[in-house]
Amino acid sequence: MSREGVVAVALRVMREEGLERVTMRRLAAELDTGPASLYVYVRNTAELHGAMLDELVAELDQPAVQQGEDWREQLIRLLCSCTELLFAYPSLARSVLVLRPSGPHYLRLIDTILGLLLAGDVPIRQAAWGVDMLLQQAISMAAEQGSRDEAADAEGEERALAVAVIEAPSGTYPNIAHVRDEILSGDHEQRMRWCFATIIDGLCATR
Amino acid sequence: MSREGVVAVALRVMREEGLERVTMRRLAAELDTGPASLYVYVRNTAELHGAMLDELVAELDQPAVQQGEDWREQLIRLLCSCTELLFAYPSLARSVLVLRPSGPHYLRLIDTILGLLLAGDVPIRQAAWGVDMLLQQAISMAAEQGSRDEAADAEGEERALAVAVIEAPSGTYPNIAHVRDEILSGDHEQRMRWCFATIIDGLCATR
DNA sequence: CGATCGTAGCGAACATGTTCGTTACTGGCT
DNA sequence: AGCCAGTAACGAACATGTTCGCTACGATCG
Repeated sequence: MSREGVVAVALRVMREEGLERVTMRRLAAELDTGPASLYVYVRNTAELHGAMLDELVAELDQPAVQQGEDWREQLIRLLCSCTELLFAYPSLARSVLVLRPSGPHYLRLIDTILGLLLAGDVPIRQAAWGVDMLLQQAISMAAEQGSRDEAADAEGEERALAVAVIEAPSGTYPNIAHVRDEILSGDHEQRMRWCFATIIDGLCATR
Repeated sequence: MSREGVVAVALRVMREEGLERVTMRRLAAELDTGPASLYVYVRNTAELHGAMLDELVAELDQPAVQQGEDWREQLIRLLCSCTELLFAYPSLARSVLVLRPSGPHYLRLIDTILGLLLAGDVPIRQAAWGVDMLLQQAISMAAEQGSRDEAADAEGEERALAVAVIEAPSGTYPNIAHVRDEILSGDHEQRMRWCFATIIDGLCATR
């Protein structure tokens, strides 16, 4: 019984039954103990989720920076694979969104992204500040897109914005009405790549 | 007793004692009833928070798009005021981060931002997709920065990343070590403006 | 060798979000 | 008038996260 053990059980339960079933009591039962015992290894649920993410990120293969290849394409590929990794567990993405993960594998990810940006001659400060934006964007996209096809009970919740946008009267919200067709266009693959590319463009732009 | 009434009480309690105190039971007690009664007007806590945000956004003054003025500066100012509005209630920002707000005032905000982007000749699709990024960024910055000086109990939680970054051994994470000084530099005012400017640059970039 | 202290471990408890089943009431339909 | 359907309202209940206080034990120090 250790922190690693708790996280491992948590991951297993999540893979089998979803994050919703990963409760302290459930984990405790799985480990033949009471809920309070888990707090020795994990400060709270948020930290547990962070640890779970870190373990997931570990499975991500991060190819070493290839000097010859196009760094932009490499970076976008990496970010896309992050997002897709979280697509399978949208509720974990939502949970991690309000976190600032700091596990070793997550740090490795940050380091790799930084390396790619620096390889692209992005100025140091812009690179440093940009990593956060890129990762936040990746997690955020997983949280949004993934929850779309998740549990049927939440279908009307986040889609409320989409509905509101579609029904927005052109008198009150002229601009929304004007872009109505564009705002919901594109599949997530396209939007994902576009979002990352946009931020990277912004980071490269010499203002 | 109505939805507006519930939201009003919730806002008052939040202003006086913080969002943590805004519990269903507390609101119910404030309205001399039981917790279950609130669910007639509000689907769940998330929706309540969304409604609270919408009310806050209503207080934001959104100047009509001034054709003559610099649209970029106007847009950045607007986004900054959004972020600062949420600075006072970081936990609300965190809660809203996983939401897709869709209240009337929030739609108005979206419409205004869209107007500014279109006024800047940003292509329609880029504008439509960009609004989300900008608002997500605004809320996210409030959630992160604001929680820094919030309740003292959470001090070590989100700062864990900062600590990890500072202590990152340069052997394992060379790039992090390389940008260490830059990654924590700048006050939130600077970073805020920089983030928005970066995204806008990306939206303008003709790729 | 003995005392002390920090920590694992745990049972019970508390506050919270949410749901269920039930009651009262009000509007409209026959 | 009589009936019905939808809704406000609510009390009780359940599952959850988290904390408190207690026990046991092992290491560390006098």
